Amino acid sequence: MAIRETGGRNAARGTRGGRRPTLEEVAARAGVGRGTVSRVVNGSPRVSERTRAAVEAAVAELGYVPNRAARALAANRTDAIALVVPEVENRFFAEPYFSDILRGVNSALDDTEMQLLLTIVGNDRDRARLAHYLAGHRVDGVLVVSLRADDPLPDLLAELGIPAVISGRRSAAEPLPWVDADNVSGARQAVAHLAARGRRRIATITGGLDIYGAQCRLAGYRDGLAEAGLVADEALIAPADFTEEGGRRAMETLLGVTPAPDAVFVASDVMAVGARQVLREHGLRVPEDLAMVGFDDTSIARQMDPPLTSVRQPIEEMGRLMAVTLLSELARASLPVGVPRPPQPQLLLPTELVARTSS
Amino acid sequence: MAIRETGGRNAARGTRGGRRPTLEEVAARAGVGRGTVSRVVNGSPRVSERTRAAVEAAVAELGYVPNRAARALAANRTDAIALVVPEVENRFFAEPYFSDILRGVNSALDDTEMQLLLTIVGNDRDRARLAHYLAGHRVDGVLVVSLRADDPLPDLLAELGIPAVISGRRSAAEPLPWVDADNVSGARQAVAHLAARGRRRIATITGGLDIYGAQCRLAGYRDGLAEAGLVADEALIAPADFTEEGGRRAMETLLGVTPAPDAVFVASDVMAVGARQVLREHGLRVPEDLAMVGFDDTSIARQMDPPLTSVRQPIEEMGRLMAVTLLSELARASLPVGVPRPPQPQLLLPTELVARTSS
DNA sequence: AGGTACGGTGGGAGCGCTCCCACGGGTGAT
DNA sequence: ATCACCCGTGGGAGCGCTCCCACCGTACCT
Repeated sequence: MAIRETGGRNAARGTRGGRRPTLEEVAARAGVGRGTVSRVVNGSPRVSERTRAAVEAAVAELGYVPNRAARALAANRTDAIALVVPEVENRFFAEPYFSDILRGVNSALDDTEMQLLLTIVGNDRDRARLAHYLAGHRVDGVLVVSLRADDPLPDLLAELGIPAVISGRRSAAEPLPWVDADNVSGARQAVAHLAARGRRRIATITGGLDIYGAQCRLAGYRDGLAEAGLVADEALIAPADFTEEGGRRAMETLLGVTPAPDAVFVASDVMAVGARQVLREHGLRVPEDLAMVGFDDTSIARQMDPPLTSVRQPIEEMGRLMAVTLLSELARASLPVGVPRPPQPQLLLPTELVARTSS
Repeated sequence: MAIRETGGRNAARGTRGGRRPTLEEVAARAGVGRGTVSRVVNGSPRVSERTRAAVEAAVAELGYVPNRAARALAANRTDAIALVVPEVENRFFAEPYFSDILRGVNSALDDTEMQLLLTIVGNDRDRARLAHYLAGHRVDGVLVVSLRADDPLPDLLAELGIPAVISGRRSAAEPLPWVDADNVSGARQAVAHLAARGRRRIATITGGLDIYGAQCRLAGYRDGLAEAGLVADEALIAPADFTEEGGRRAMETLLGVTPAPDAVFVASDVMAVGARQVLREHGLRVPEDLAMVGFDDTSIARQMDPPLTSVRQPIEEMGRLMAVTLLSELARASLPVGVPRPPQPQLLLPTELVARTSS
């Protein structure tokens, strides 16, 4: 009686498109051991030049691509990082913000085997899923975009020992590694620009002051006034909340102040849209009656009538640097213990005023 | 002589945050075998209610989360899909398009263990990386956003046996499973709307006619004219290329036509921006002198002055359906051979006119 | 009573890799 | 010449899971 031909598991699994070569097969082809192939593939220096060449040839001939799952299982790492994006009310912050960050992160990851996972956190259910996700150690590290000051995420990450880098500080004493735009300088530039054009009653519409970035922009506004030798009038500071509607209300308030402002520095383009509408409703011309400068330099700024002068942040660069920073944190984490740790990487990036016709 | 205590590999690897429980440990805790725990975790029906409860209790007590890498290795699947986004010149198409698709895809994946991988393909280098990526079978399936007709990607996918779903057809006879907006109907609605407002000389600015969606919008324009009982004047059809600059040039052309058009259906909001600028330069009022309708209903439409009437596509829903379709394709692919295959899922989604003051 | 069927279960084998130990041969010091 | 050392290398063990086969008991047939 013949032994039944089972075909093995691979045949049963119906692997379409042909079987992929394994390390072992590459090793056989190159006439070396598994360990050696592994060393070559992972760029270890402990391989002779001759052997390396032979292995590389075999890899190329066979079209070998390492099996990520096997590697992850054996090495106890995932080669993946997560980008956590809070989905605030009005979609992602200013819309291009998100895609710019993404482009930056991707460009930094391009030369890596590192895989990016996108996690959009809208509601509590999403948060729970994220926690579960992290608990499963499905990523080696985390990038967090615009973290709220009261967010419990950092505690969770610390507990799980997962390295993280955030964009934007939560306070002046941010303990996590961060990358941030120089909001103070940006606001200062905006005010300096307005003052240089002869404006003397420069108002501001602020973002939600529970957000550190908004505080910085306000601080920069004050600095700018001081540097221009202008007196600060607290009545010219209208607090809002980064929304278009908030911008509307704040502008209405400012129009009631006497003497009237002749310029306004709005802490975000979105709020500037609301403010602009109010001015139009009141028959006020921009920039003749009131000069305007926004912040963020979103595509909205270019679309406005007149096009809005705005402070540009290097968002793509921020994304890139976040990723680079996380990568080096990860490399550090796998270093032997006892190696002296450098201080937390904290990067403050320059902002730039983009002058248009609104000022 | 005492045997040296090595501490094992785990200790050496410095697993921060404590070790995670394995299937085996859950099995021991629940007093069952490994196989049974696996069945419970994977929702197999072949488990008694009593046993299931016991296992679930053990899972909860231990906080067990399956190791994704181990699962992927053993089961020869990744539980991941890729979203391939071509990065066309002007960032991502219309910017919100991308994030809306993403939201939709994510919402469909929320109830799944499926992981989303983002692949932005800009240059040839990115393409090569994507090919290498797919060759490594690092995803179970692929979602492709706005595929060009001459893209070699589908061939590669077919060769590798990787299921795919695309957004937008490449031609009337798209062989791949697709999800698309009803461009014909949208354009027809736009024209009907203009006709209903008394416009009689309705022009159109088309997108690049090598793109099937642009062809559909033009076809819908013709249908709309016919249905309104208007004669089609070929001079009123100005071909462009979905860019702002193209919109400008096309509008210039149309302004030279006699008798002059009294309305224009622009096949994208981006082109409408260009067209609008030309009208302003010529001192023409919208909608008094010329009514305008755009397509895509991007945020640009709302920002325009006057706000642009535009045809909305259910982009988020398209993303959701793409993901759902791919998921069911994947489920089908793992079915035993010989099961009759239903026809390719092809979903045409309704479009909707959003009336604003430009028409 | 004996047989058959089947739902439920346990556990061996194996997925493809990394890690590490052991080993061989060359080199330089003694 | 002898020894110690180190570089380069091979291959065993094991990562945590899925798949499958064998097995057990119970229920239902004849």
